[in-house]
Amino acid sequence: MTETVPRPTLEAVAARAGVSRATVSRVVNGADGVTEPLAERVRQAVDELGYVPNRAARSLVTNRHDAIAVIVAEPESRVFADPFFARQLRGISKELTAHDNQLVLLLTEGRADHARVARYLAGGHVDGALVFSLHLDDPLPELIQRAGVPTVFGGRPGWSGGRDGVVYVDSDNRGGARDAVRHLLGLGRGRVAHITGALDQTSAVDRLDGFRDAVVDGDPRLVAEGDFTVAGGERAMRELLERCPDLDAVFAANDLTAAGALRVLREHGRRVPDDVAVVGFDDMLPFAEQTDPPLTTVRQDILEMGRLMARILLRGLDRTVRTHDTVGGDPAGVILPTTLVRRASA
Amino acid sequence: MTETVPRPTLEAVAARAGVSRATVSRVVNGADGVTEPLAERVRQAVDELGYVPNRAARSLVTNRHDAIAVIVAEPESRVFADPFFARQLRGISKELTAHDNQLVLLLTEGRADHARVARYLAGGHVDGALVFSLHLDDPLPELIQRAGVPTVFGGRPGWSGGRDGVVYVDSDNRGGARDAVRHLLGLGRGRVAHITGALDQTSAVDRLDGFRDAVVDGDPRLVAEGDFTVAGGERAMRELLERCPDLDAVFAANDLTAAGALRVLREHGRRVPDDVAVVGFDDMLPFAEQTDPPLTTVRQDILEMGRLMARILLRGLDRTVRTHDTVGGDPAGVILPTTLVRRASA
DNA sequence: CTGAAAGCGCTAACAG
DNA sequence: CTGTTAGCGCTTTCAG
Repeated sequence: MTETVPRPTLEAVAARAGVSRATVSRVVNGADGVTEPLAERVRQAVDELGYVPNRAARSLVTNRHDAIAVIVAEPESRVFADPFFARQLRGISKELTAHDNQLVLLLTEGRADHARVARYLAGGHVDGALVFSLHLDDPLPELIQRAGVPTVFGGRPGWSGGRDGVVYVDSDNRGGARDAVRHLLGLGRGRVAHITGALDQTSAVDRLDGFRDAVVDGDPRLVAEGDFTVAGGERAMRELLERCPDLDAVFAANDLTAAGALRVLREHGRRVPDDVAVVGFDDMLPFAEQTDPPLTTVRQDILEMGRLMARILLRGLDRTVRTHDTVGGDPAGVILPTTLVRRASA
Repeated sequence: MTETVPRPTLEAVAARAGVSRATVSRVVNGADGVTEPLAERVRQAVDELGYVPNRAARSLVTNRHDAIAVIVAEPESRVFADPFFARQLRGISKELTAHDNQLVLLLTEGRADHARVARYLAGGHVDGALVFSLHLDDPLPELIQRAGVPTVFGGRPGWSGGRDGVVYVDSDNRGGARDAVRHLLGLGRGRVAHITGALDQTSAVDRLDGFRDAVVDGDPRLVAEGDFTVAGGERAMRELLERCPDLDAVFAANDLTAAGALRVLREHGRRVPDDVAVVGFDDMLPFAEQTDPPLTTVRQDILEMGRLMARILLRGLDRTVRTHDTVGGDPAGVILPTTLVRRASA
């Protein structure tokens, strides 16, 4: 393999079709103003030669790259233990592919990489960026924002209280949490506890807020801090049981946490949902269906989140080109609805 | 943000440094043959202007893109439930970054995407490809191979019995399995069972082979088929216990499977390792440390695998440029060693 | 509606 | 050792 056969150029196609390069270019780019018979001849030549436009040459003149950077700023641990990120990525990939954009993946591990990313972005190698910033104190998002590249964030960035021009897509964590707790309340539960997620992430904070929306003036002892893991859920559940043996429901910040809670409840001989009702968050499949009992939980559409991030960014780019407006002019946050999925645990 | 300030060109740097474009180009590309004082002046100009080379322009003339495609052909399920892939990606990313190459991620979901990937590759937008083909019958690898793009595979591809020019990096699954089982044998266990992984993946097949290397002429009833999941491990363990109540050791195809086995053994009142010794595979952390008891397992260096894949590819590309040789000329498979990590379960 | 020509920013001979 | 020059393949005015 590989003696790298030189690929056909516009020139070649033009020659074959008996037209000029300009005409071929027009046809290839779907510009109108070419008579059908000619266009057809060109298309045929393209097919016969297997012509594929040279992106570099095109970029050079258009100053667009049709490439989007996806930046993941995580010390590995969470992002990847986490099937969510994968789904989101898939959603992003789908959308970018549909619009013929490349997905350039940038993984960072710490401050050392920040400079590199900033440089890369400033280098103008991509048309825009999609950024996952899971932690409240992550400095990267600010840097990126300053690099002047159109950007959409995944999840509400913690560092900007809705600052100008910060565009993000997120699930309705607060609303979902509220619904979950109200569901518990509607079941007649009067002592609803909450195990939080890692509170350095906005999603955890928002879910806690949602919990508080639903149980105003709740007993503060009914809230225990978790960290989105099974182990964290177990720990918190033990705490809660000790502090408030009379609790009759638990809203866990995610399904893993709920699974931990479930296990501890069983250990303590509490029956779910009879004695204690449990609701999770995420609807992480197949996991959520396989707990014992199957988990009632709040579903978020992760794939769609990714897709939407990409779509919003791409749309913003088009606008930029046409009107010299920026993505910043868009509505800041897009919040996707969640739905409560009832199973056996509550 | 964004009124897109035109970025400085070589020309600009040249003007500022009072030299020609060629000289700047030389300095920027680290070519030698520029006197130090001049070079220094150029570097300074570069800094002051914040010059970053325009990749498109460079590609156009060099016909290199400094971009590598990472192709993941998986229906999502496994790849991402799986922290491995993430680590490998990280390893790849590190290596590519170190050599200033872009990581272009291509996710595929089925036949529909194959054509797209093939077209993309044939389009010559990347210099090489890194491919994860986990299933024996995946047609994608062949397609890719045919696209004529230098490629390195992650994991032994099932479809090619060491066919010419197929370069891959893999862990020593067979050797690791053999070591694990020998360890069990060395502990004096005489009835060693094996729970396989999903046998449509070469890693599972290789581990099974390793098992058989160690226990020649073993009782076939001591092998049960799993699927790399906890649930699969539970199921298989139950089967084994029923078929061979006298077993005194289990080698599980991975840590998740081992965890499932552990749980079932406990259910059945078998003590680990006293009654039954258990060894896993992967050393998936922190998981493997947190089972009860902590798992003795075979460690593979996943990050290094990724890194090596990238390194081999990149090295091959250099060679291609210099000698018109291809990656295909390399030794076909690179196998990374595994190490047995002793914990409490065996 | 189509073609000719200029030029995007860079590298790589080739001269000097 | 440094500068001059000629494109790489494409889009895009501008004429015709």
